[in-house]
Amino acid sequence: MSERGPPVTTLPPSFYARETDRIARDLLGQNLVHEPPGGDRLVARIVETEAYLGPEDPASHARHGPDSQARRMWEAPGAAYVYVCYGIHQMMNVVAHREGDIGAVLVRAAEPVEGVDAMRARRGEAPVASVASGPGNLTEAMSIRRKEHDGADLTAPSGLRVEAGSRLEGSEVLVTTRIGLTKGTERRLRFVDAGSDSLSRPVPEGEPVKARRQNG
DNA sequence: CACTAGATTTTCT
DNA sequence: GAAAATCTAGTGG
Repeated sequence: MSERGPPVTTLPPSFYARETDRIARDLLGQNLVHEPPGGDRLVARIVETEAYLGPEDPASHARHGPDSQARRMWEAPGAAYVYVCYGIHQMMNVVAHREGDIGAVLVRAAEPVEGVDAMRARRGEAPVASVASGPGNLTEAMSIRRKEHDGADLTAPSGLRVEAGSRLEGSEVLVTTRIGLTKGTERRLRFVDAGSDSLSRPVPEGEPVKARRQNG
C-alpha cells in the first residue's frame, strides 16, 4: 500500500514570476529532483544560488541581448536555462523574473537527499558533502545536461523539477557577492544556506550579511 | 594553505 | 581569435 507521506508539491509557475533576487533566495531549501528514464531518482536540497538580472547587470548573459544564447532569459519563467561553461561544465539556471523583466537564477550547490550513491558514482566517489558543491559538480552529480534539459519546463510534475522543501528562516540565509565573475562583482546577489557544509565556497570573512527578511 | 595552469567547447566580436 | 557564471591537480611555503 502506498504510504501517506507529506504532500509533495512541484513549485508552480507563479513561484518563478517574481523578482529574480527574491526567487534566488527562496530557492534555498527547495529540492531539485531529477528522475532520468530508467535511472535512480535523484533529489538534492538547494543550498546556494545566484541571481543574474537583465542587460543592466554586467555579469548576466542577458547583456548579450535577446538575440544571443541568453534569449531564454526573455522567455517565460520556470524553464531551465542550461549552458556549457569553459567548454566543460554544464551550468543550470532557472528562468526567473517578473513579467516584463529579465533574469535567471544559477543553482550553485545542493545537498544530496536521495540517490546519493548514484551521485557519488558519477562524481568519482566524491565525499557526500562535496558531491553537488559547485554548479558544475551539481549538474554532473544530477546528470543534467544542456542537450537534454535546456528549455525543460521545471514546473511540470515529472522529469526535472523543483519540489517544495523546508522553508529557511531569515537568519539562516546569508548574502554575498557572486563567484567567479570578471564584471559585476560588487553586487550581493549570491544566496547561501549558512548552515550547510556543501557550499561551493565559504562565506567570506568580515560581516556576514543577512538576507533581507522575506515575507515579513 | 595559497596560488597557478590546463582542460575544452561554445559563443560572440 | 578571445573570453567564459569552473574544477582539479600540482607546486611551493
